[in-house]
Amino acid sequence: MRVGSTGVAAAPLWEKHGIFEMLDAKYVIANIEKVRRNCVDRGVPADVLADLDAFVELERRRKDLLQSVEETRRLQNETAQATAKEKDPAKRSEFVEKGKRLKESVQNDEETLKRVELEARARLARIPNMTHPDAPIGSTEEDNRELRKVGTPRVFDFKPRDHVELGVALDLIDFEAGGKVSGHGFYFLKNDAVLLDLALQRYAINKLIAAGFTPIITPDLARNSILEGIGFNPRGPETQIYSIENSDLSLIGTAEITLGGMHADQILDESSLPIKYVGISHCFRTEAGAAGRASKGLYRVHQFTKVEMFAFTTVEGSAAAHLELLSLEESIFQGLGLPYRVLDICSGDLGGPAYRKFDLEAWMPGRGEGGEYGEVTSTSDCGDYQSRRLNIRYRPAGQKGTRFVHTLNGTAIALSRTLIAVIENYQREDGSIEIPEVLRGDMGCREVIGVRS
RNA sequence: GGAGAGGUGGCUGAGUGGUCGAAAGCGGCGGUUUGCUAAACCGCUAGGUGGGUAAUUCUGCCUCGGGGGUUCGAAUCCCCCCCUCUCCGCCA
Repeated sequence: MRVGSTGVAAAPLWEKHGIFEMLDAKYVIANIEKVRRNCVDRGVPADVLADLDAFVELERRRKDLLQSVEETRRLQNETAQATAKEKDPAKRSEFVEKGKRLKESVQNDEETLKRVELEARARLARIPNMTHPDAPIGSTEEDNRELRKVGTPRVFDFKPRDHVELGVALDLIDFEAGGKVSGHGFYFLKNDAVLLDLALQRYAINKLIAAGFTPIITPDLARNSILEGIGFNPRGPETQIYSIENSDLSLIGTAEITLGGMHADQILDESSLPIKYVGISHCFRTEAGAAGRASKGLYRVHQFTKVEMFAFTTVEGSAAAHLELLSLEESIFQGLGLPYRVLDICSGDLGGPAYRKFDLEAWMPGRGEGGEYGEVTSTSDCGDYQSRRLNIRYRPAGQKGTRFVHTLNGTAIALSRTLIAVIENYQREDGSIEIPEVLRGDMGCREVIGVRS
């Protein structure tokens, strides 16, 4: 099916890949070549690719070992039970001796099994999700497919300023103080920027509550095990995550982490699905390796506030939910009157957990020479990749057993970047900023953020 | 931060070394009875993972907050961690 401007044909995972097997060890082994090709498409590090064959071999060994260990355990159980029933002391001590011998005989195998298991799992955990068949294959930004443009970038009859210039002039943003107090990449919002920030949050939240989402304010810190389950690497040289010294906590990079973690280790009722949350949190990113790249202003910062959507769905429900998240994002930016384009993100840019990802890029007049689109939202269908790691299942009605839920996330409003778009698109020649109509109610019914004297 | 008490199946809750993956109750599902509903009665009712079978089914292993240990044998004893509750202190 083709992607068109009227919508996206998102074939459900279970039709393409066979139901729960995706990135289950069994799936990987049965489809090793497919997985290998996908890893190449996704541009995984060379060692992950090289480890695929090692993984298959480890799994084979694990199975052999497991079988023999289980057989010995069976004998041990049998012996222990026989001991319990035996009243004659002499016979009883015979059983005890037998039990001792069995116990010693498996020790080696059990240790080896544990080691093999850990090695296999470590390799499996680094394999990225499979990729939606309609997602473009490629590795650079140019390989992302533009699905549509909505709204027309405004033509200015004066030279538009960027948000840094505007924000400083109106005393809305203080980068200097941010640098002094917290370092480069931090900032203070002041005056009407604070109200604008809050108004944008209210705007997004209201809209999503109306769409059936449950509002949540999440913790800004999470356990590393939750980070890992969602697919983030809390430690390591290229990590984007700040970790808290002497603890297993990290500052979250997005509420996706905490919202997704909320139902870890649970079996949900099918009737409760889809669960749709809209969460507010602060987001912290080290931006390691991003030095010098679009580092000016609010675009790439170490801390920002984000209103985030998160959904838990049935296997069959995720494709439609993904489109719903995308359409809500679009509706939010249409409501703000901001021109944007929609991108179908290419395989190499999907990261680990996403099966498919759409980005919204809003028009930012102050960006580059004469304006550019800049990423403001992103929505991912992660299939069962996260739920498998976090152990989130549901019980399908009328069937026995459980299945992994599907998880999806999407930005409603990332405050820093949306502020850029609002400030730059709504600027007037005198340096004042018109307030988007939908925000005026929360801004004292004013129409303009004025020039300060 | 200090002191204490706990974490058992969908829920309540028994179980302090062996026929316990686990009493009982509630809830849920199925059935009998009934003009209908209710009541009563009977039965079923944790998850994961592996093996045999065409299949109803049969069967192994793991799991009583998590991890480690003692033991022939652990829900039960020991150690570490997490979480919850009560009291004290501190605090927005």
